Amino acid sequence: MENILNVAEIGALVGDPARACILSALMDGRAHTAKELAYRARITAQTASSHLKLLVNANLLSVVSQGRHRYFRIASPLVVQLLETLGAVAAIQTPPRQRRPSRVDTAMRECRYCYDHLAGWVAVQIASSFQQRHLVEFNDEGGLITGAGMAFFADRGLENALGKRGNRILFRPCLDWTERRYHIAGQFGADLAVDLANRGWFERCPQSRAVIFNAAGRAGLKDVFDIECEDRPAAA
Amino acid sequence: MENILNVAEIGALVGDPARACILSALMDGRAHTAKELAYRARITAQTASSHLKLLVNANLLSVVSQGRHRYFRIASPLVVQLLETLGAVAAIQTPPRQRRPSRVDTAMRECRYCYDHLAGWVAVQIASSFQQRHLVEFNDEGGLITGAGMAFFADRGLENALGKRGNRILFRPCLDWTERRYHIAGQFGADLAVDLANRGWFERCPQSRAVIFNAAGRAGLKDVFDIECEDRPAAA
DNA sequence: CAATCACTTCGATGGCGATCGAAGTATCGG
DNA sequence: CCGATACTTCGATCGCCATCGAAGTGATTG
Repeated sequence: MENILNVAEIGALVGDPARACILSALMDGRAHTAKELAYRARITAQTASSHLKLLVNANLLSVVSQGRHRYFRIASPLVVQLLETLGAVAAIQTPPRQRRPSRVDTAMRECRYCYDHLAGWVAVQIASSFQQRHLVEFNDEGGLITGAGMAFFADRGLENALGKRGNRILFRPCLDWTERRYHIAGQFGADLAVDLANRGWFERCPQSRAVIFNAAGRAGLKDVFDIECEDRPAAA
Repeated sequence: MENILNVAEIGALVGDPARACILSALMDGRAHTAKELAYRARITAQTASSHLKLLVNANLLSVVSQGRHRYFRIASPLVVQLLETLGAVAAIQTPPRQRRPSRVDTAMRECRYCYDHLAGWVAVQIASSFQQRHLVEFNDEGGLITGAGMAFFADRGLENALGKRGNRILFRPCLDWTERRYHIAGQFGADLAVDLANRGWFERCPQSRAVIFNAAGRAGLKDVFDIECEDRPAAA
């Protein structure tokens, strides 16, 4: 049972707070420099360098050198899935928090990038709206786009996302650790996020995974996708 | 960003070799006593006790006391998914092994329990056979049973597994770390394993997750499900 | 070429946690 | 009751690793 040791090794890698912080920062889907990641994890550049070396050696991160910068990014979708699952387990394990959320926390809960797709309250609203209208079906095991959904999304300029696959379009539901409900992940989730971004409906916070929908975005969700999400309940 | 620390905590818990060994042993889906888990992890009862305390406190394991025994089991399907994903990441990260597999390794690769469903070569054969015959569809994002599959499985006494759900039957594909291909996990995978077990088609190894299909099982896979898996290629 | 910047390597330190022996607490069998 | 068993708690030890200062490499700028 050689494999157990490898499992433990991966666990230990994500088990250090500094490394977890680095990985979390990279979950915004962008590539970051070593210095920036050191700042995010509140450690010195030397320490970050050793951590990043370990993560790259374990194939959790990939790196490209550009001049005197080295840009790190998450190496594979499997790593994204691992971090998502870890977050879900950690959220379940944590008793519901009574702490007053900070401003950035509030934005993060509202909407954020989860590597390549959107997460947070808005993403959950989108998913449940699609589900209620039988455009998609999903439970905690998987999800797919229905026939009605295919027509609906094709009408709205997403035929590229739909057409480039041979089989039925399945997607992965991702348990949101802030909402404890599912949103749409996987390839379709990524395509959807790209589409909404191309429409200019939201802005990304520069140093954060948080995303802020602007007025056009709010209106667009209503007009194009018939999703109403103005009545955000106050954070508990 | 409180959540990062919780993620790191979970990672650190599965990051210790002894604890990873305990969790792996519990992935057979059964409940085990503290002493047995200590033996599996090659540590003393005292050390195991402290590890188990941590795992229970973190809600990764649940425990029931029965007389002077305490039976531990995995607390939630989310933990199963976490360990599966960790195994997949660890398998990708590991270069293909040239090590000669031991006897128990060979049995494990052939077929084993992955908590509540079957994994290993046989499980991959079953899944790909179903997929080829368009009884199920799946990719790395999700899976579902087709209309033809519904009829097929209902004909073979699996209507209980099929009937008890309202919506379409989606299942979770699980990347097999020995075969690096997908097999059927989730609720349907569990139902399928129960069905094959009830038919008496395989025996479970007493101290292992390994499963050995007997002659009736081999024949049954052929006769009932039209799955041919005699020609197991020699292990590399 | 000199200065600066991004990053790495080296070396030393310090702390945390995994481990086990010994002792303590429950439970079962007779 | 007594001994045996399953398990826990306590305490001490020991090794590993995260951290950072200092120094080194390589790239960019002026």
